[in-house]
Amino acid sequence: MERKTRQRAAIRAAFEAARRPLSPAEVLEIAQRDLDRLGIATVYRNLKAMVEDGSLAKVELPGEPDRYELAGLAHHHHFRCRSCERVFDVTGCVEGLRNLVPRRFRLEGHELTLVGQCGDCVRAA
Amino acid sequence: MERKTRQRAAIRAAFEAARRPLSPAEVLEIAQRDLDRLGIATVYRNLKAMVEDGSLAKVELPGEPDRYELAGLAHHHHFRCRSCERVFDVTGCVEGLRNLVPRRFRLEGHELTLVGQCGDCVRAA
DNA sequence: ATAGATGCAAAGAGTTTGCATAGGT
DNA sequence: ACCTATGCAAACTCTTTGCATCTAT
Repeated sequence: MERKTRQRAAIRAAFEAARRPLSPAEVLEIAQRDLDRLGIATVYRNLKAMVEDGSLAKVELPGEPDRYELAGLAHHHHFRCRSCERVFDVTGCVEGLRNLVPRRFRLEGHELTLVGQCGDCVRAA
Repeated sequence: MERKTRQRAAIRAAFEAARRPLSPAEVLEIAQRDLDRLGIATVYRNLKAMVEDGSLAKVELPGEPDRYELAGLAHHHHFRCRSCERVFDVTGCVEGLRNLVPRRFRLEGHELTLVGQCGDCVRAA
């Protein structure tokens, strides 16, 4: 992906406007508001290329389709609200990870998802 | 699923032999060693029924297809090998979870997935 | 004998790929 | 003008569903 295309600009703009992790379908929907001829294959190709060139990060949540967010954030995890299904970034990390790893296994990374209710939904309940 | 069929017995036996979370395709492969006429649709139907009756638990990992394991295990997490794609249970948990939660959010649960290489793949490398 | 479970194939949903062509350089 | 990136449609993968048949009770 060497050229600056309007498709790619619309995809990047979608993330800047949303400020939260987006699925490919959400990216298509948002970017099509500006570029109605945009095809889903182009979205997939650009998401893949943007992850490879480091401008996007893939957000994988248990039991959910992959989402993507703008890269450059510090190490963080995610909190998924069971009520509104929104996903939030949480900063910081936990301790004791290495103690969990079986002998001879090599730990290279980890993913943590917190689940519960976000502030808005706690207040509404 | 009220009847005792040989298909269902073979599926249950696959989990008892594997002792780790299995994907539908893995279940099919293992159970077909005993029952070669077993179809993938039957595997899916039985997995779904066994989750509903409480004999299996669904294991959802970030970016991975759903896997299943025998129910009734104590609180635990999972380790996914990047080389062979197998998933293993790890016992124990981490500390500091509550510190990550934003103010006013309510933490109800969490899912942790470790990623790396399993003992077999470390040795093979 | 009855009705639930199975096997196969087709249908869906989500993602990737082939190919002719628009469009960025 | 060149050649990359796009749009469309077909191909793929994973999962579910329809239906005739098998089989546990």
